[in-house]
Amino acid sequence: MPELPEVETVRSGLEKLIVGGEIANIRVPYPKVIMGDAPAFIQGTLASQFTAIDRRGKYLFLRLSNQRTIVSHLRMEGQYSVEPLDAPLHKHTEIVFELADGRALFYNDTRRFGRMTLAETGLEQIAVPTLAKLGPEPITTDLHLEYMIQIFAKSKKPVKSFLLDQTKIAGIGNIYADEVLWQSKIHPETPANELDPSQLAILRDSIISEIALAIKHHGTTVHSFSNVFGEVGQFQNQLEVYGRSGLPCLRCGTPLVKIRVGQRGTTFCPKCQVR
DNA sequence: CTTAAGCCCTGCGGGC
DNA sequence: TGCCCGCAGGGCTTAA
Repeated sequence: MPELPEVETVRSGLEKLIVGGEIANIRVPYPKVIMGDAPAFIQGTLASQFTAIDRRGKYLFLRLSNQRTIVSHLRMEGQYSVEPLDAPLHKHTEIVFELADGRALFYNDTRRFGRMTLAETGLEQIAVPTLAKLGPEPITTDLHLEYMIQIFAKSKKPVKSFLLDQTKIAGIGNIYADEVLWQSKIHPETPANELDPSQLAILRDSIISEIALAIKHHGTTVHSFSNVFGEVGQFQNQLEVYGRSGLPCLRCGTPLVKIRVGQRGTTFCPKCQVR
């Protein structure tokens, strides 16, 4: 499931492969992938070139030479692949951007949850209002401790759910939320406003370093995630709690426990992570 | 304003 | 072998 590190991995792959490519034709085997008017999307992208690929939180921005931007969210299992023009569609290929150089950019999505839409570059938040509400990126220069102290104090939500709220911090999903709470020795059901500044400092450091480390390892492959080159990530080998329910805690040996917090599967160590 | 629940989708694994 | 059911989950929508 693509979280920020996986989306960043896709971003850098697309940057290497398709920037400079010109969209000669578009096929849309699954029109629902396009939010809004599909014909307008096609008309607004045809004959333009990809000029850059950016990212904000879990959103991708495919910049076009006509001052428009394709805003793409992979949700659970969306992936891009670059194929020869005559390559057969995958079982779940939803849109094909045929390039003038004889290649094609496929967007494939097993669960069909992902969506894309066309926006005016610089005005993406009009097409996707959520973008205007996204919290800071989990990097040292954007995610300040003072900010965390301020926002955590205002919520009684379980800290696990709080971390998944993209309006508070952008880019964290279920896997990395469990990982950083384990690293910080914080129980996932602890109300956000019960964490003291020293705990928030530890949590902040953990979030920032974990996300950076996962990007360095090209993300986590749990189900189908792969980058544009069809390569899987490496970070799943370094996960310390996610998917390890029943296995011994890597710190204390206590079997890890899986519970549900805010409708989400949550794995933690009942001994290390105390409320 | 907040938080909670339902929904979208498909593949997979468990139970029988 | 095969069918059915429940689970997985990000974010949007609707409800409380």
